[in-house]
Amino acid sequence: MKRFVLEQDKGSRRESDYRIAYTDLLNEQQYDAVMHDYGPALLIAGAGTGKTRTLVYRVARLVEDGVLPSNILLLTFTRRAAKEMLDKAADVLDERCAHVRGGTFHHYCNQLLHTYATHIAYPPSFTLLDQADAADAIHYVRGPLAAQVRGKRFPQKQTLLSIFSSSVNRQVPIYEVLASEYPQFLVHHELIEEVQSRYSAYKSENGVMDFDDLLVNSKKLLLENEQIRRKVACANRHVMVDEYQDTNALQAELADLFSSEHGNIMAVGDDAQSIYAFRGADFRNILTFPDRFEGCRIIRLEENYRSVQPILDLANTLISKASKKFDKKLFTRKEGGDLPGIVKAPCERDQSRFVSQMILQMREMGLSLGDMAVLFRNGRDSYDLEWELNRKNIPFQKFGGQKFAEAAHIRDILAHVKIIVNPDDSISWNRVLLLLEGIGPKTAEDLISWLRRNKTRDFAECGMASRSYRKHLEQLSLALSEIATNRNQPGKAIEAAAEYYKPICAKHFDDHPKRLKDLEAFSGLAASYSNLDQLLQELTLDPLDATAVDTERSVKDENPLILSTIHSAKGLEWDTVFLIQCLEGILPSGYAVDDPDAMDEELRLLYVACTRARERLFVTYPVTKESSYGEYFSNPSRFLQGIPEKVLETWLLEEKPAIKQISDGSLSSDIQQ
DNA sequence: TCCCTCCGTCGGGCT
DNA sequence: GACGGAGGGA
Repeated sequence: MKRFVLEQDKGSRRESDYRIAYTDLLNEQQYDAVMHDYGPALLIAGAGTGKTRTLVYRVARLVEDGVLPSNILLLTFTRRAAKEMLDKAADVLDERCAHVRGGTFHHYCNQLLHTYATHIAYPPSFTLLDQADAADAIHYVRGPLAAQVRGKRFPQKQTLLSIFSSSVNRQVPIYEVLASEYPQFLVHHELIEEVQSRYSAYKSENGVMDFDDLLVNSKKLLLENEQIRRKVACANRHVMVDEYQDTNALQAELADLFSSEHGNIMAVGDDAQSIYAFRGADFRNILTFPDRFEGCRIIRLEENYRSVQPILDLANTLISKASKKFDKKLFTRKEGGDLPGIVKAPCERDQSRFVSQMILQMREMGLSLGDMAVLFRNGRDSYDLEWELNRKNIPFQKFGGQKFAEAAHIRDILAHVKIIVNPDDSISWNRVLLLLEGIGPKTAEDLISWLRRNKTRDFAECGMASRSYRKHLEQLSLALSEIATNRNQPGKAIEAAAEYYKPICAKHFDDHPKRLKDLEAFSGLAASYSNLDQLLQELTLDPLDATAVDTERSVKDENPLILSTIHSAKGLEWDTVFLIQCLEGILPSGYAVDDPDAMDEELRLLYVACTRARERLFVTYPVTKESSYGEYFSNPSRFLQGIPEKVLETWLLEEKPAIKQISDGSLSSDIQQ
């Protein structure tokens, strides 16, 4: 075979030929990155240095230069991030940019595998397991093995999943994961490996994949099928990987494969903002990127355009405490700005009162709720505040924490849908059958193996005619066929499932009125998808945040306040940021204290949180905490100690007297929330 | 075999 | 607060 390499007709292009005036809009380094053409490049972009802007203009520039949008691949950390960037690119240039392919590694791999599923011995209709589904499947195969263990603890389903995931994403054997992260389970390493191989067997027998399989199988597909690799890689003339510091070894290999024909890969990220080690990411990946590619160009963005200097001073102070040093100092030409405040509240209630009252005050001053955010380490750290915001009628949307599809009633409905899309999915069958009165684990198992043997989803002839649950099975069959006939009208399908599920829901949950409302919202939402398969895939890869599906959104025309975990706030920014629950044991997490690397990551989390703020930053913590044992004293995060007052200003909360004595002796109460 | 209750243990961030 | 294992009655 002969190959002819086509030259690019660039070079002759002059600045004035472009529709966009890149030189006026970008600083020197940003411009360099935007104009970078061929070969590998690494863009190190500190917090707020215009990384998104650079990517947006690079997409526009490539399109202006005649690269087909479908030949550009933009891998980002969330689907939302990709969509925002491509929309902006469409704004600055034209609609063509909206056709650039963008999404997460998992999305792209999912599409790839659905196209080429048969090459890895999967049906093209394979379904995805989200974290909870995967845990359920592990639970199922774990049972008989865990029973062999007497006395000593055997890891639980969720822990097993983390162990497997860690092994896959870091590309190290189970034994090593156990030795470094779960030494207490080292004694069981053979059994644990056995669980893993049974779990893998379960997945291929049932035609399902978990998140990690999407990556693993894509790698396998591309490595074992040279023709497919070439076809895929040829289509990726330019690959850009955002948040590269949070990719793991497997994702890095995939990125290399995706760009393996043209070799035009641009990695973008910031080692100081790496916060996904728990998912196998290693910030050293980004630092060694140039070593993997000869002639790699390195471009650094250092000037911050986001935050006022006092906020950057705090961020710089914090990151300098890391045990592994980052050669990084953020600076800005933005003038002025208030000192970030540290607010010590007597208890969590008072912390919530402070945050909500401050928010109301700022709203009265004309600031928009949508320009403020409250950040926290764990999804549950905002419960108390959410309660207070509801009480004060402050609309908010929460990112992170419980997802819509994780709620038990939604998972029940989804299980019915899953067995329509993939009749081999035993876990979903199990879930569906256990809902029926009179059916327990044993009966469900018998029924499922009967279904498998007879390759059907109809129970009419299963020989249960005399059993008490016969009636229930008949109703289930009816409901399933109703869902199946509406496979291409997900709205109707979900409605049918919900209709069938209503009495079950009422029996299982005390709070069924609220849950029934969720089901209504769900069918409305499902109507926007073209079929059930698509609905399931999108819902798994892009889980909806629980508050996004709130049926009773009160104020329509006002952007809500944002509550978010720090992890979910990655890449976003607001005028005002509150960072709550900055407590020892929470940030840093109690699990991290014995591990210097993990502690550094906690510190980077704090760094990420602080650098989200443009104008105002409040760090708050309560001095007492409630738990099941009662009230106890809590300590502020060790990261906040010893920071000079000129960098982080202390705020004191004072109670306004609730009742004032008026001269005539009558009482007037000053309403305090 | 199902289903309820009790009790000890563990607990997180995301696709 | 949720899960998993154990024990009891139906």
